[in-house]
Formats: sequence, structure tokens, C-alpha cells
Amino acid sequence: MRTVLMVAEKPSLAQSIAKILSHGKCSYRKGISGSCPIHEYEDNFDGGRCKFKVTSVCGHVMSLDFEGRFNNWEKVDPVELFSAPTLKKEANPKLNIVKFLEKEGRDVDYVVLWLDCDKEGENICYEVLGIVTPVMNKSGGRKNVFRAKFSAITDKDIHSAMRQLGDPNYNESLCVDSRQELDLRLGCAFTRFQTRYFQGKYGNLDSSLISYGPCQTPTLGFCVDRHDKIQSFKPEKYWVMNVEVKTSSSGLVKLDWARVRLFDQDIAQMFLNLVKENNVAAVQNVKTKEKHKAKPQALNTVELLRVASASLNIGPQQTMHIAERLYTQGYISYPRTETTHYPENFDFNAALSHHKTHRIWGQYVRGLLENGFSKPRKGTDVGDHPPITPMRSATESDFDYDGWRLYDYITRHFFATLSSDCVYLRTEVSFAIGSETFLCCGNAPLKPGYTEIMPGQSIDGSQNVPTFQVGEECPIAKVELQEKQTGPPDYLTESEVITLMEKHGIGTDASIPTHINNICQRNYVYVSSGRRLVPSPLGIVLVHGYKKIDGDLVLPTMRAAVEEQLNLIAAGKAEYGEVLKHAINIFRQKFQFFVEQIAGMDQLFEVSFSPLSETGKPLSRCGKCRRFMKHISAAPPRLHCNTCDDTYNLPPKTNVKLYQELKCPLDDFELLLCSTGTQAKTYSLCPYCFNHPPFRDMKKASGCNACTHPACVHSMLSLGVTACTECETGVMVLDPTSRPKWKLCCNNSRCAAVIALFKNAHKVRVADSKCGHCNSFEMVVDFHKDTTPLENGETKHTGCIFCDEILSGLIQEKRARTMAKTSGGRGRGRGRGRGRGRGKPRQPKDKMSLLAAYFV
DNA sequence: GCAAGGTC
Repeated sequence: MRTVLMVAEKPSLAQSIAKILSHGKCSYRKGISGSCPIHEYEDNFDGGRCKFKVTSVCGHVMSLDFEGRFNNWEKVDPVELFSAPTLKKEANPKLNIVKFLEKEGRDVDYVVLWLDCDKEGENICYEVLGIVTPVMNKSGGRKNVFRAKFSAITDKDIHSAMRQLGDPNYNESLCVDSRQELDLRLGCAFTRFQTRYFQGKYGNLDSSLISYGPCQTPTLGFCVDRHDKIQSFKPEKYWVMNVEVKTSSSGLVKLDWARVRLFDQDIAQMFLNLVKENNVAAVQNVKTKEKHKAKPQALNTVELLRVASASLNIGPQQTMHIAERLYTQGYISYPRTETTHYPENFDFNAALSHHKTHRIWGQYVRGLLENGFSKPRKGTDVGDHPPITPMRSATESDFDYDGWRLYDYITRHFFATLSSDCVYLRTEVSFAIGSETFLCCGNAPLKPGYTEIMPGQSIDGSQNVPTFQVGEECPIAKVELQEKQTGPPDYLTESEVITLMEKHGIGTDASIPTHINNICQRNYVYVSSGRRLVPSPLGIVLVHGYKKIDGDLVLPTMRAAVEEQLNLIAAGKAEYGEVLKHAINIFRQKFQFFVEQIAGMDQLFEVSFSPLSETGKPLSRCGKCRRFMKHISAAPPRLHCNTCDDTYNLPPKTNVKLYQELKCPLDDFELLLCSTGTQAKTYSLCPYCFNHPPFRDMKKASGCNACTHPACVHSMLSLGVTACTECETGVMVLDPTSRPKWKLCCNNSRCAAVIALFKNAHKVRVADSKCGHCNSFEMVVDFHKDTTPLENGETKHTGCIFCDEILSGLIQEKRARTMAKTSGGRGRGRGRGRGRGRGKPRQPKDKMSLLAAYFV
């Protein structure tokens, strides 16, 4: 029997497709990629009975990078990046997708590509084919690669796509390839150049990466443009006329001047005088009109991001994070979509029915079901995924605080789209005072419609106008001219930035949160109250600098213009190589011009920032000139020697202090003591060796705890005890400064393993002897005479901390608390699990060969 | 260490 391999863009889609095509009769098995299972069934295909395997990738399989040697920032001139060779590497090696596809693709007879029907999807088609084609069975001239084109995950659409399989579109894929290549070359060249240039000069930029990108930079541009508008704003005086009239029924009522305001005081005064000649205001006209406030359209990603930021005070990155969780737990539909139109066959009754008995909105939903809900507004169907809707009923206790708020909003929004519009009565009363007209307006709700389920949007009837009759004359209680002045606009809200990005085609629904997050993380902007994005001095200087040198670099229309060019490739109207070469050349020229003109930008930096030589506080002595070097604590942390004009990087997010004026025996630099917060790892470091490792087997950015100096008392060889019990590469090294709470710390900077040793020991050192059982180095412990655990009041003991009966009972494995977030969030879970192990440490794996090699 | 785009 022949085999058909079908590949979707994500696991959830593979599942839906398999279920639909097999009419629910498919089996399921796990693959070697933990995240992508395989669904199997039998069916007819190409004139015979076939075994179908439906699986997926997780987005792009490959990503573009430079060949290894071009990733050295010191040795490569950034301009070379416009011509440096690139390669495709596995996008996420942890997922093991390449091996997985090779395994599942081996010996299949057909491939059907079910990737999303957009350009990125087309590109992923060819990534999949690049892996599967070489291992699948030879076709013998028979067509064996097919592309399914579908616009919704519905029975009808999927079956129809399966009946009309076509071919993948190579031109669309090439268009994506060229965008990837252009973005990579351009982004990396500018980022490396300006990072190195400015970081080599200034000490208080407070960002370890001065990045440039075709999406992040225009995004920053929006925020700085608004800042400039605020700065250059000139307030203007204007005058309004405040009038109050007496009414018989409602007391005093304020009237608004029909002219609203005047910028000329003399003329305003003249009108005031004219008005003051009258005692009454005559009702001229009472206009009432029924108005509709339209219910919302079906929810897409960008709108969700806007509302979450503006109304729920949850940032875009966080919103997508929560939405993804709600999606994978089955509470909401797929959260990344541009579509605002429900599929034609969407089962609203079923979707509503889930909520019939809900404690909070059950009654509202029953109303919709019983009285017939109203047809949703027409939206746009981009053909990607249906709008975001709730998939099942849930209550507050199913989520954390923000999870619930987001679910609550998505659900209410869904009900709102099936509710009626809000109807209210608008009343406008006009008054004549002499020749001048004044107005009094108000609204009264008639039918709340959807605002009943979205109370935040309801019409406030409390400010409605009292009843007036035409011809009625109201005595004037007050007339005055009020001087006011125009105010500057406020900083852009995150929500407004999202709107601007969407309008200019900067980023996509899925990437907009990342771009905003980027400019925050790089300290170009910060989020102030009301989630307004306020640019930092660095962000301002960057944008002003680009504008000074080449405004195109920050122009919001640039992204769309570039994409328009590249779309010629997708449409088959231009040759891939030519268009890409042309675009790269333009940006190479722009880059070279930028480099030549960088002094223009630098002038702006000079005003806002201090040179390295004027930054920082003296900390430790330079090994070359013996003078104090200054510690620059702003990111990236460094030591700078003014005399030698040398800069030495220090580990990020780490407290450093002088280590007793001890010196490195190799270079005479004074050692520093590093710690990553309270109750964390501590180790010593030589600033010179940290940047220029003295030994081949010592990695860059290592402290003394990874130094392979054979004799120095601070080195790994002197203080190392055993291989780390948690990570693959680390060595547990004694922290000689930890007395009285002696501890061993893993020397791998990414590993938080700590072993707490005997408290209250006078002295602890690493012996030269090894444990015959586990190969760890033994330790020599000198206990305090009052608290010694040894018999007969003895205080001195030598033994293996894992195998010695006395010592092994006195140690405890821990995890360091760091100031930085632990990577992957896995740490805590493991820590808890280990904690239940009665504090008895695991035996070290016998990885000592690595360490032992150094001791030979 | 760098971009933007998928997705987990």
C-alpha cells in the first residue's frame, strides 16, 4: 500500500485536517518531535488504497544566518555582511523537526502540503520539500507533490481542497527568501556597526545592543515623532464663552457656544458685549434624532492587542502569551488572525450554547438564543483563520487574574458581535442670545443592545438635556469669557502605535508585539502610565540621527515600499536574483553613506551622553598601568581604563566588588568578586582573562572558577570538586569566600546549581585526593570545636562530600536565586521536584573525565 | 550579541 504524508503548519491544524478527512476515524501516535504527533488513517488516493500520515511542523523549519566565521563581531567589517555567504539552519533545534520529517518522510510515495495559505506558508512548503523529497520514494515520473489550498478549517473547505490539489508556488516562496535575506543583511550590518561605534565611545547608553531593524526602527520613529511634536508645541491662547441659563425644571444649565472658541481676544470680547445686551436665551430649535452605535466586528489579533493594552493594561507581548495559553488549553480559537468575518457555516448556536448556564452571562446568552441573535457585521476575510472566539465556557477559577480578564473580554466581545446595535436618542437644542447661537446637547439610551454585555461602552444618559419648547425663553444666569490655551498632544499609547504599524504594514499580527517589546527592551522607549510609549534619550538621539543622515532609514513607508518591490517576485513579474541584488545594493550604499556620515549622529550623542572616560566609579587596578579602572554599571557593564583607553566587559546583571586586592598571577589585574543577587552563586573573576582567555580550553567570558591555571589558588583546578549534578558541562567549584555558610557553585553561568556545605566550619579546602567511589575530590574540613559532628570532640576531617558517612549528611543541594530570570522557566519546576527528595543530593554523574583531564 | 517571520 502506498503512503501519503500530509504536513500542516502547526500541530492543531494537523489534528483538525486528519479528523475531517478521516471522518473522525484516525489513530494517533507520538513522533520523535515532542510537539508534533502523527494522525493516521486509510483512504483512496491517486487510484489506489493509501495509508495517510497527517502531521505538522511548528512554523518555519529553517532560519537564515551567516556562515559561522561572519558571526565574529571583532573580525568582520559589517559592510561585508551585504555579501557574506548565508546558510539555512534549523530554526529551533530543540524541536528536532528536520530529523522528524526525514523519519516520517522516508519511503512515502506522496507529499501533500497543508501549510497556511500565505507567502510564509508557501515558503515553509519548500522547507518541508527540501527535507522530504530526498528521502521519499522515487515517483517514476508520476506527480507526487501536491499543495492543498484552503481558506478555512471547515469540513467543506478541507474536503474541497483535498479534491482539488494543486502545486506550491515557488515565486511566493522566493519572495519570502529574499525578504529574509535582505532583513538579515541590513539589520545585522547596521546593528553591529552602531553598537560597536557608540558603545566604544559612551558609558551611559544603558543598552547593551544598539539595534536597527526595518520594523523596529520605524516603530520607534512613531514614538519619537510624537515626542518631537510635544517638544515643539507652542501653546496658543483662545477664548470660550461660558453661558448658564435658568430652567424651570432642571435648575441651571450650561450652554456651549456654537463658535466653540476664538483665537482673537478683541473679537471674543466684542461677542461677549453683544451677548451681554440680552437677558434671555430663546430656544430656537429642538432636534432629536435616533442614533446607532454599531456593535463591534468579529475580533482579530490586532484589535485584541489594542483593547488589551488600552482597556486591560496588558501589553502586547503579554497578551499574546496569555492568548496562546488560552488557545492551547482549548478556551479560545486560534489567536493569530487578521480576519474579522465569521466563516459562512460558523455554528453560532453551538458556540453560544456552551454559555447558557454561565453564572455571569448565562442569562444574556439565553436571551440571544431565545430571541434570535442578530447577524454579525460584515468584516474582511483574509483567509487565514477565523476570528478569535471562545471555544468553551469557563469561570474565574479556571485562570489567573489576567487570563480571566482576557477570556472575559474575548467572550463578551463574541456575544457583542451577535447582539443588536446600541440605540440612543440624540437631542440638540439651539438657543439664540441676540445674534449668537448656543447649544445644549445630550444623549438618552433607548436600547442598550450590545452595551449590555460590554457596559464600558454604554451611553451615559445622566447628562441628558432637560425638555425645552421652541420659543421658550430662559433667563441668563451667567455670561463670561474664559481664557484658555491649546495643549500639546500626549505621548502615543501602545494601542495607537499598533494602529500606526498596521496602517503602514510594519510587522504582522504575530510580530507586532515583538517589535514593540524590542524597542522597550533596548531601552529606546519605556511604558509610562496609561501604557504610553515615551522615548528615552537614546531612542530620541537614534531617530534624530537617522533623520539627519538618511531619513529613509526611519521612514514608516519604507517597509511597505520594500515589500512592494519584493512582491514583484511573488507575482512572477520580476526575477528573484535581480530584485534582491538591486535591493541589497541600495541598502549597502545607504549603509556606507551612514558609516561615512556617522559623525553627524555622534554630535547628537555627545549632547546626551558622557564619554567612557567620564563615566563610572573607580573599582580595581589595571594590570598594565597599575591605575584604577572605572566601573561602568549601566548596560553593558564594563571596566574602562582611562590611561590605557581599554575597555573590559563584565558579566551582565551581576554585582561586582573588589576581591581583597588579590591579583591574577598571569596579568596582574586585580580580581573582582561577582554575585548574581542574594543567596546566589559567588565567584572571582579577572577582568583581563574574562575578555582574553589565557588558555585554549578556557572559554571567553569565564571567571576564575573556569580557569585552567594549574597552580593559581583561585582556578577551577584548585577549587573544583566534582562534575555538576544538574548541567552537562559545569563543574562544582568551592566558593572560598562563602564562610561561614560554605558552598559549592556550578561554574556554568547558565546553571544555578549550588551545594550548601557544612555550616560553622572554620576552614574548608579541596584536597588533592579523590574519592575511590565517585571520583570527586575529597574535602578537608576544620569544624568548630563546639559544634563539631565528629566523635570525641575532633574537629578535622577529610572525605568525599557525597560518599563519606559524616560529610554526606551535612550537605544540601540548592538552586541559586539570581537577579536574572532563570532560562526557560524550567528551573523552578525542577527545583521543587528535587526538594521533595529529603535534601539528599544526587550522586554526581561520572563526568569527571572532563575535569580529570586537566589534572593530569 | 544582530533582523523578521513562522510557532510552542
